[in-house]
Amino acid sequence: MAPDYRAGVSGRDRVLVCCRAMEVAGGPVAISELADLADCTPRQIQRDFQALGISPGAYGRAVRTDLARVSLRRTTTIADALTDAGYGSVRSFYDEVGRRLGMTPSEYAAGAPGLPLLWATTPSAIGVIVAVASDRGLCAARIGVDRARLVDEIKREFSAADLREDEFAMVDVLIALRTLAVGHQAPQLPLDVNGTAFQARVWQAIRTIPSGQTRTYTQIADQINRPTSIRAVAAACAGNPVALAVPCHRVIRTDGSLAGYAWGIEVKEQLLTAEQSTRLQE
DNA sequence: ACTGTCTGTGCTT
DNA sequence: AAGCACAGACAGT
Repeated sequence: MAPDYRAGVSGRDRVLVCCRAMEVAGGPVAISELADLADCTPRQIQRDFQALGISPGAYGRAVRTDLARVSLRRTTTIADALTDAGYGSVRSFYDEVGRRLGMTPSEYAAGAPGLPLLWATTPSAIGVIVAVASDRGLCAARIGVDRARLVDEIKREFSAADLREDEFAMVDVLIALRTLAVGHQAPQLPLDVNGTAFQARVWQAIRTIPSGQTRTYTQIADQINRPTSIRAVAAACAGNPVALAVPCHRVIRTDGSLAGYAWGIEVKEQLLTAEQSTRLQE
């Protein structure tokens, strides 16, 4: 079933309007103002948020505390874990994880025994997004239609981990993902992903594709000095655990067709269209 | 099912 | 006391 993001003004749209307003304002915005912005009654705003398990005020406070935290320490422990270092860092992190845990990345990914992980969901322009993060960075980001189903998925995938829902701690991640979902640029999220060394190289190469641009599978293969591994590049895209954060939707076929997307070809198309129109407006 | 109105509670000033 | 956020109940479409 395709997401019905075009079917009139939904609660999801209103929530997005309100979230953006509070992100711009840097804190809570009066419900009456939010109601004006979303063109509905204050009670409706409250109900839309209620459906997500957070109140408008609580979201606004989360935005504010997060901004305060970011400004207090320019680089967070998560942020300097991987972001500023680029590919070498991703690879060395992958190597380090492999040594420290003494298990293969796939085993590590299949259950993440005992690892404390936070998760949260958010509505977005392309559907519900679920995000999972360790203290090092984003472990998973999935796009779907049914929130409960996404939550079940990540609970199965990280079955042995110590999972805890915490939208407050995740608010900066959620903001970044929602921003990416509407085709705008967002700060690079620190990642805590596990894959083979080859996958790590592909994912890092993909992260360098600017918003509003695309690359072909062949170009990515060339970029990582594996010009014949085009199919393996495509497979690595398909295995991308962190939608949007690793923008594999920007990788297409040489003939310009979109090929596939793990979370739906329509989502891929919508993302590329949104990013290109954002690009043109600048 | 979704929405608006009314209403009560609790918190802050 | 007054204003606000929040949410339950009820009715209209």
